[in-house]
Amino acid sequence: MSPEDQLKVLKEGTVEIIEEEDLLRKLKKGKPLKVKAGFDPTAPDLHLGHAVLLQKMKQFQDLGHEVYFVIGDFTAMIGDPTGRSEARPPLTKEEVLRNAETYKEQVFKVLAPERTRIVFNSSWLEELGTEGLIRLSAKYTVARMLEREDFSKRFREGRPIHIHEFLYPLLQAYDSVAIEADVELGGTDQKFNLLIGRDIQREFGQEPQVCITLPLLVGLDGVRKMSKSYGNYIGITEDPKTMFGKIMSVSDDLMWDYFLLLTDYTKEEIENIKREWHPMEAKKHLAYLIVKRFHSEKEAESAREWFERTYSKREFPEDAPLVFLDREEVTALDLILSIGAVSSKNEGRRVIQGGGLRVNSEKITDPYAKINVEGELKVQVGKKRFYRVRRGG
RNA sequence: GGAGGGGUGGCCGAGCGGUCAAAGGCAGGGGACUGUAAAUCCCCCGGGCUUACGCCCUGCGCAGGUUCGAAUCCUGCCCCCUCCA
Repeated sequence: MSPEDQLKVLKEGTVEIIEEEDLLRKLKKGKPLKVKAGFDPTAPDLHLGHAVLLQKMKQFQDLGHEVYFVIGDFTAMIGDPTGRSEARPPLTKEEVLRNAETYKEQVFKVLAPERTRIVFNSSWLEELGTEGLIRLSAKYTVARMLEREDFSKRFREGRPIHIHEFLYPLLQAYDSVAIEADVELGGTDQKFNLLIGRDIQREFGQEPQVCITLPLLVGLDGVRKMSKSYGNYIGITEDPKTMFGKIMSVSDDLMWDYFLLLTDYTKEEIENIKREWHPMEAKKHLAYLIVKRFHSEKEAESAREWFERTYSKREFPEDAPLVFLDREEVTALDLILSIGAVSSKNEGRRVIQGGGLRVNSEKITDPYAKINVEGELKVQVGKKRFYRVRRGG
């Protein structure tokens, strides 16, 4: 593909490319570019927010470029202050390594293994040492650091900025030096860090990388960016049903962002769907596409069927967990307590009295109603929890 | 080194001697409605026990004290933050 065409493809879905001419020039060299993206192993799961980045990385790969998946095991001990008003507590080395390990398994759901390098930034940052760190720090100024919105804001407001927070962008920039990155990808919140990479590379006599920012995916709460630490995420290794269900809980307004960032549809196509489809059908389609991508077409189909059966038709799922009880008669309260649907009698009472219990599709609101354990009881607690209960040890 | 501000439930945040298990918001759970686990509305929401009335435990940084009674006052300690140097 011609450099111009490549650029066109790569530009799709980005927020900003700094500088576009640089990228074109690099592409014209005809050599595979080194494309870098950093990931903090602060929690063990990659999620759909990461997928936005991974997708773009995949695009580069498909065009013959080489992708560096940088696991920030060293920098994670600092914690990027981006978007947080407070400095994060540093992770221990063990935690970081454990989390990093699980990344490896997940990355290849999207990326092509033969064109992917998974690297740990500790491998060069540890060697840097105190002296190297000081030399690196000497290449940047406080004034320039304060250009960063988050820092300047805190500075203005007299809130603390820890010295090590300044180190984070520098070290991330040094990652680019270490791998001689041609391109670095990141969310829009990473723009500042990415740009420092350019400056530092120049300082080290390298050609500055091109910085490409991508939109941030808003999480399930509909407000904040999808993030492990906010707990508003959909993990890319979550099972098909959960994934499908979680996507269905994305609000109608927000789902269009998901379409744009996580499917191959163009803006125009999405506009059409918006106009012509029923929102629920559109959302099911979205869920289907995403599950298909991270699992398989088959699993996506069965997740969809499962969803329709249980939530649209309100059928009892045949594969609900089977629980055995060794009594022939129990109270409703004991029933849900002993199958582990609730963790205390108080909670059980609340659920039952609130109308959240159905046994063989019959609503039971009296916690002390007697229930015969005969045959297979279909027990539903709330909307999402299902159990099949039989007698036995 | 000096001066000041603060530590409250999963989170944010009010309360500043009793009516405080502690306003309000978020998150969470349940229900109704529906087009979905969207939106909207209603209920619950420290924990345990109680088929009800209700009871017990833990609790407002930690440890003591004053008081019939303390998240609220006093003392000491720990931690965090700001300003001046």
